Amino acid sequence: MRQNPTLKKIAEKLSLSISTVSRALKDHPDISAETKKKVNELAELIEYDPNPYAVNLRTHNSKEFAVVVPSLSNFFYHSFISSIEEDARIYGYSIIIYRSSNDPKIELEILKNCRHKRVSGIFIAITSETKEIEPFLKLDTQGIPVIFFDKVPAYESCNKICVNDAHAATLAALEILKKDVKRVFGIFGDKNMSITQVRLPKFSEVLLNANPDINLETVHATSSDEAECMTLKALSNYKKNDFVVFCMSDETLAGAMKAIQRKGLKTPEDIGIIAISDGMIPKLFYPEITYAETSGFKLGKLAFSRMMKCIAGSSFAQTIIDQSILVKGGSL
Amino acid sequence: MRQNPTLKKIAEKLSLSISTVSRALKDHPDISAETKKKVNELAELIEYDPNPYAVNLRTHNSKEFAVVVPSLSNFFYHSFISSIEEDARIYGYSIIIYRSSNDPKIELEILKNCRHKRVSGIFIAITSETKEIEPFLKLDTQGIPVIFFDKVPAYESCNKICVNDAHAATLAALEILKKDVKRVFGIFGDKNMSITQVRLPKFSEVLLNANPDINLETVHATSSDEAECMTLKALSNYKKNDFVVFCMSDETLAGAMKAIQRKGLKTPEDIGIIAISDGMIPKLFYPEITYAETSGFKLGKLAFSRMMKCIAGSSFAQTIIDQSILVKGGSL
DNA sequence: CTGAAAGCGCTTACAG
DNA sequence: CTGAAAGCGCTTACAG
Repeated sequence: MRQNPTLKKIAEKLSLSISTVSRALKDHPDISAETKKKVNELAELIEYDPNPYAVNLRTHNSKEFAVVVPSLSNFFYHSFISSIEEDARIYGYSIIIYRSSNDPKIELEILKNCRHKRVSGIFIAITSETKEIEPFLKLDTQGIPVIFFDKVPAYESCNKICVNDAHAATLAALEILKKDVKRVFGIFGDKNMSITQVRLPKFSEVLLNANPDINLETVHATSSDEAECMTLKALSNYKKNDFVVFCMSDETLAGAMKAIQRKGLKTPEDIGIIAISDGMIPKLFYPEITYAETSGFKLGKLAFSRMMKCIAGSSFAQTIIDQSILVKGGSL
Repeated sequence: MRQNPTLKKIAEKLSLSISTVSRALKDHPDISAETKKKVNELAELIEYDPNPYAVNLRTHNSKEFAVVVPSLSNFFYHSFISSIEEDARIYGYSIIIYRSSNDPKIELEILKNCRHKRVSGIFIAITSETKEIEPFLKLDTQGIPVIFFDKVPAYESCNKICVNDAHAATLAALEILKKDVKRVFGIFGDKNMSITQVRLPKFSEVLLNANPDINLETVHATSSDEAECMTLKALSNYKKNDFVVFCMSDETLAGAMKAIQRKGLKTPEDIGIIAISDGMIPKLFYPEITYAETSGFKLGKLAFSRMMKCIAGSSFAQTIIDQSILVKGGSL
């Protein structure tokens, strides 16, 4: 393994001290223009780059951000990661990916790992089972900013970036109300998930307050397959054009669409459908599915910019809510 | 920022030397059982964990793998990353994600970054424009194993893990031949992509060798939207049940399905469709789309195990080909 | 069985 | 404007 160029090597070749070379490279005002030029030229030539481990040992700045998510097979998190990666490149940070598998024990281990690696900051969507948030707060006090996103804890005083679940649910409900609909079938995710706990009551509230006569049936599905089964069951007493399906997530949407296709129904003629989604799955169908957007990409941008402020020393905690927008397809 | 526990702290509390503590912690045979016990207990108590930067500075082992892909909005790469992440956890490695945006310049920069970070190894799917592979080989000689996957260079002597494109194309062609079909519309990706250059000729060869009377039309689409347009055009002189669409990728499949839905056609009654895919998109439709599987997950497992062998000292290069299997849906 | 010492490659107060 | 020196936290030959 060829040795990488070091400060020492440059210093020797130029008959300077290591300190001077180090300073020249960081454009320290003490160093003469001439020396700087010499040093930089040689550094360029031999492709010098500081050993990040040595730098970190001194400065405690790893230039690495961790992104922790419950699952990697999720379109929303992908856009988030993609978005963060984009910004990180620009600022010279790397992104380390961790998956908690929705297991608080693994999550805790990951946190420990992040601490030992002295990452510069953590972006995390917590598991639906996470109860204790002390470990997260502890990291914050140790100088590792923690930005919660999407799945965030209830605790007030921490940095949270979330989609406006209530707003998204409201947009979807209002869109449904524009149609003359008697029956709404709402498919929601796991009861334990914080997003379910916001989206379900808000959706019901908006819908039923505006029109108490609507026959609203809600179910909880923990997988696409389950959502498909439940939709099929609901469709057993189907009446043409009298029925709207609402899906609170891509996962439930995938299941519902499978059931609708299985029954040979067409949207929007035979049945209406609307979802809350990041947008990938809605665009696979024709007509495209109308959805209230929760954009992982936008959330990533917001989270990253909040992170940079924390790194720069902003100490107060802040909750940032990304408003949702309605993207019209032709499915309703 | 609270100070992390160090060897020094343990040594002081126990009135031992740092060397002894270090050895005790790694179960060195020289150290007495009694001392080991004392040290380990205290280490446990104060949650000692070695500073990875200090360790790396000495040992040059970062325990980090880099994964470099052209794009992060790609289901295949997600499964690959997910698969690698799973194994990495077990072995105590972290995964750093890089996206080249299919730009060889960015790719080169990433490579440089990996070298400076002294990552333990690199998994990379190169860009379709990558011409020079010397930089990759150089890393290998510097002791950083490089495992190419999916998009691999033509150069012989390097570690490559790929799906068997020829095999997948063959499986799809054979499946089409089972039906009595006159007309096949094949949608392929960018001409520059290595996978296109294998899948297209093989598919044509198998199909036409078996049945020269088949009217095979092939097109290249660089996006879903383009694939949709091209499919719509092909469908303009559509005759019921006389037509099979073959899509070489998820991207083209998404476009083709959009066109088929737009025309109000049903699979397989009105039109047959078959693809090469990782499996996510085919399963969104009913009937599910028949596809020759190229599994990012399986590829990840193979790549990781090859990586561990390289780390362990295996120096010869090896090309591993993952065979494809046909997953039957009902779309053909 | 244990310890003193050198060194990994850098940064930065201190001195001149 | 430049340099000698200490130190970040660890590992490991060397000595006893």
